[in-house]
Amino acid sequence: MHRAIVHFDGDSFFASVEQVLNYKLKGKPLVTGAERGAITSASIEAKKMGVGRGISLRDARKLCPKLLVVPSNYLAYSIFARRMYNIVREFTPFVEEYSIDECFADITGLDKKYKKTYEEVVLMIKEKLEKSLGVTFGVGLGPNKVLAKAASKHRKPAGFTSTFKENLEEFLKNIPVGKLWGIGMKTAIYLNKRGVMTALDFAQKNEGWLEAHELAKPYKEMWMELQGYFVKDLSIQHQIAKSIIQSRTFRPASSDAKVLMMQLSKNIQGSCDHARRSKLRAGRVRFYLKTQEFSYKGFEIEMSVPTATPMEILKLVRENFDKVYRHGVLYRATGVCLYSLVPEGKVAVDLFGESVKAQKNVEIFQAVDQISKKYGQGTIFLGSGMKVTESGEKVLDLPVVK
DNA sequence: TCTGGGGTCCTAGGACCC
DNA sequence: TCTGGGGTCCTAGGACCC
Repeated sequence: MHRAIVHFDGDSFFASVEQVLNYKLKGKPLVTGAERGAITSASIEAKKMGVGRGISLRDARKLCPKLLVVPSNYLAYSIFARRMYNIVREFTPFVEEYSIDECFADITGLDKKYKKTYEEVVLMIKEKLEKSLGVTFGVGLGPNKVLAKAASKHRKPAGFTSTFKENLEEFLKNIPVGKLWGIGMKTAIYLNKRGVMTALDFAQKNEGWLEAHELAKPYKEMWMELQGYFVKDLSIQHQIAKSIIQSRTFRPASSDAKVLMMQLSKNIQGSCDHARRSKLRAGRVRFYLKTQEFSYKGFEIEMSVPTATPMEILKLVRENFDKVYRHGVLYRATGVCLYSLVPEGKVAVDLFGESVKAQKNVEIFQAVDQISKKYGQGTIFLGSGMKVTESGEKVLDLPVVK
């Protein structure tokens, strides 16, 4: 028996949530992203006028002089996302929280339970979502995630496509291979060069062709699913984060080791803040520099005891900085990634007192977190987060508040 | 597209071992 | 040691996603 997998995709999700929360925005061309000066989401009305992600705010205003621009409110969007997952979970426990505006659900067997067709079941869930949230959804139904996801894009906004009912060849023929979930620009170019232009072209290749072209596992899985097999499982259990990253681009680009260390120090603080808020400790830390040419060079450090305290990490990053830094190379960004994350209660005690030392630092940073809570984040900085002026004086490098 | 930020997954190839 | 072959483990980085 085949499976029935659904993909729900909120239409213009961020902008739609803004319109639900503020009736004055309803029906108007609107974009979010004011805080960074770029569009993160455009309302359906704005999209109709050609405004969307990837165009500048200036061009957007030219296209649409009445455009409203609001800052992003991720807390609100994540609350709506949670409501979305929970509504779908009223119908099935098998829900994958794929992203802030999307989820997959396995509804296999619900046709019998409700004595309806799968299409009717999906429309019932869709209606409940739209009524409860005030946001419309593009919805796709199919035998697996790849086809369900392709289907949800098919009739946006507010549309529903069931690949069980479509002429599959016709459906796949109209999807450029690069638009498939999991095929990015590199692979699209690679495939196009070999005459594979559409999803159908790809689906119709045989296994020998895939092997001859050394396509890796994810592409093979996608190829299987285009033919209707169920390969990619839903990940339904709410898993803890595998990594916490903080990276920041700075202008102008710099090759000054001091500037880079200062940026890394901020990345360390930010990622550690995040980890402590999530009650996680990192067993490994990687730091990296990103060059002007968009290549990365990083170094990984294993912690003797999992930690989320910036001082320990900063020390290790400093010690290993020269392993990645090349004199005279221009860098545009730095980043720090914490992984091998473990819940804070589960940090093993070692024999040499490292845990005891680490615990002291934890206490210090708990105090810091308290102060941050009370007086706002960034009240306390590590000394290395300060800027060294030309005269050698240390000053706080505060974020610019507009 | 002159390119932000936070994530996941996969794999080539080096390190290490017998 | 100048010299095989094979297996496993791991990490740095690539590709992709929203």
